[in-house]
Amino acid sequence: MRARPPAGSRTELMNKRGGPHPTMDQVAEAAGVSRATVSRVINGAPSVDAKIREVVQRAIAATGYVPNVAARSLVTRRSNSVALVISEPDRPDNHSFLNRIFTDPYFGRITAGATGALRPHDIHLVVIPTDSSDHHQVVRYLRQGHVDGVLLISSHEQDTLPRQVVELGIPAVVSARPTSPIPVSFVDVDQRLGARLAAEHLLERGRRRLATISGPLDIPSGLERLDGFRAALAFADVPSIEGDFTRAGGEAAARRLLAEHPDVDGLFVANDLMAEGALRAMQDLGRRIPEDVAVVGFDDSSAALDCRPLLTTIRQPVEEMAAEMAEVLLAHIAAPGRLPRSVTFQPALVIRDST
Amino acid sequence: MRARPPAGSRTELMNKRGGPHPTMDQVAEAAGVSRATVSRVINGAPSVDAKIREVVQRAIAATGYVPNVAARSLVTRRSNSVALVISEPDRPDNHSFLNRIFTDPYFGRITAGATGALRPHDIHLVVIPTDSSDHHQVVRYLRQGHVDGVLLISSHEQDTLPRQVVELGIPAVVSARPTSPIPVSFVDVDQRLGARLAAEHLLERGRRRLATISGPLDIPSGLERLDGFRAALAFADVPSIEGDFTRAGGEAAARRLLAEHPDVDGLFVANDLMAEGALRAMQDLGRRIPEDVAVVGFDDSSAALDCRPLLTTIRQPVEEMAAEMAEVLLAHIAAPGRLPRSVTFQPALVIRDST
DNA sequence: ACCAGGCGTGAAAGCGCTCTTCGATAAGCC
DNA sequence: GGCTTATCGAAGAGCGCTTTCACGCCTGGT
Repeated sequence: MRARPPAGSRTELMNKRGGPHPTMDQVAEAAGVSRATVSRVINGAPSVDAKIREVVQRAIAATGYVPNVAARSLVTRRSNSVALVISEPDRPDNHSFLNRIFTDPYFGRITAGATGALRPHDIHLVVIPTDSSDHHQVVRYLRQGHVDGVLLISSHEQDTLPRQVVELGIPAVVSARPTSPIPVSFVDVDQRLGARLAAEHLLERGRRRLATISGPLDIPSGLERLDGFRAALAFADVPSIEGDFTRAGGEAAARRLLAEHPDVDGLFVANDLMAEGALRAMQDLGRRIPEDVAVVGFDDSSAALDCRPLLTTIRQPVEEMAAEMAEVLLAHIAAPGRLPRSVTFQPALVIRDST
Repeated sequence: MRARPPAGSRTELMNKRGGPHPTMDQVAEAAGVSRATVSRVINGAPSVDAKIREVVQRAIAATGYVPNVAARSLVTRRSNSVALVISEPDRPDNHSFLNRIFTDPYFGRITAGATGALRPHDIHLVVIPTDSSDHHQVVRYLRQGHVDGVLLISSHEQDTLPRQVVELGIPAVVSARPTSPIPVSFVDVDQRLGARLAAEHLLERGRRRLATISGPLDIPSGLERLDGFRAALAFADVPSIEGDFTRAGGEAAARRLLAEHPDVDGLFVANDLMAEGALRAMQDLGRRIPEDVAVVGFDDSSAALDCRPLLTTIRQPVEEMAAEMAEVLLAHIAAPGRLPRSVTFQPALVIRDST
């Protein structure tokens, strides 16, 4: 940008023929064909003579040619990468939301699932964490054409990002049903069903004094799990405490809960991480799990296996869901006109030792 | 690629003036200046008259112009993104190395640290997990000019990727001292010192029958921590078991260790995740921590706080290290000629309840 | 008043690629 | 055998941007 070296310096030397960045012209020359023919070979056009193709491929190997993606993108309008935008709500303690995001196994599973699905298509993931303070940066990034599409994760209720992204007209898939109806594809798990499975399981275990530690109620999944749990209990008066989906939050919530309702014998915790904390708190307070209190989590993340006793939980196939998001996104990219679709996964009860 | 729509179709319509993707020419026209001037305003060239600058900025806002990155990259040879390549060794159970990578808090911390450091520079991260089976894909990706530089993480001992990347001539920073001397910058923590701190602390606590669960010995950090621990004990005959840096691995290793050496009273575990598993196994086997066995971990990751008792550990400032890697990388990108440098961080003992 | 020297601006040349168009050559038909 | 009809390669026009180069204008010294 600044202080450009005079002509004849490094850059120019390197880029002349024979340098480390041969161009298509040089390949064409080496092969004795035109640039267009080289392009056709590279892009697998069927109408190239087999012998010529062979010659060109040899020339590519000999020169060590690699296409320049910027030049290609300029004309194809494709970047072969997609953004994974992780939109977190602002929290008072938000000084390190980066840390929170990247430390939560949920996001890890999302990343793994998406990467796995995209990899065979040779499409790469640009990870973009954001809170509402820099939505405009994200939007600018997307508008610049860096990516062909967007996987948008974890919007809290008032998150304006999904709408903004949709309005950009860039292909996008959201990780949950948007709270207000916007025309966008999404992949979700049936949160209410999951909560109901938890409730029914606890009842089946003979528990009658149920309670729940919910997720943040400004996050749809938090709200829906709570709502589903209550609905399954016919909206009986179930004690509930709002948590924040973190381990420490679950621990604190459990302490409060037991202080207010010491006789609880069945607990549904809206994610595994909080359940792990809750388990710990309850054990510290002398409760035996599951004898005194039966506990059901949600996610079936690795955290469920880190608990003692092993955590009964509601399985959510996060990796698969992320992979599905990626597939749907690819479909949208391939056929820009297509209407939004939604895919809903069914959760399943996984019984372990905490109930 | 195939079945191109006839001229006059969507794409053409959208790209004509007034469409959602105004070009610099349209801004120039709207502002009544030349394209060059618009470019200068956008890139903050100092030599533009204040009034003109103002007019241009208004025109940019009015048209909703956003530069096309592909076009810009084509001429600047800059992409404003860097790759975070996570190179994992092949393991027999490697069917889901993606999962392993993205579930390990270590990688999360790396990502958080790097993202945080890059963000103010408006540089984005492309996350590329790889095992040795697709090194060539990674190399191809890098050669295509997608990124300006590479952050390379977690190479096992025989990993050829660092050398390959260096030979590409693309700016790179590696996460640990390369096992064979190659001219590349790296950021590391003083592993041996960390292990020594652990050893000394255990001795100070009066423990004399020490043992260790090491990391994989084909990973430098695994080897160095073991070596440092032994060195601190003057190479006395310390029982050691090789682990795999996972929670389950730590658990298994601890069981074996106690079976062979039931009288161990001080244990150094080469990372927190394994320590968490080991703690659990030992407690299952009736050992009280720290009364019967004192345990020291390594990393000071979130796992250390998930243990009961809270884990004494060796703090490694992973986020800071990743941020430093990013900074060094940026320096290399800004000044391609500069010689490699290395930065070594000092670990610190964090005393909690397990010793 | 005249010219040298700057400074600010515009014109234009590419960056490396894709893809259409067009021409050449080979093959098929009456 | 002369014509039309496929087939395939070459030429060239951009994609949207940055940057050089040159020019016009204003200022100031003589």
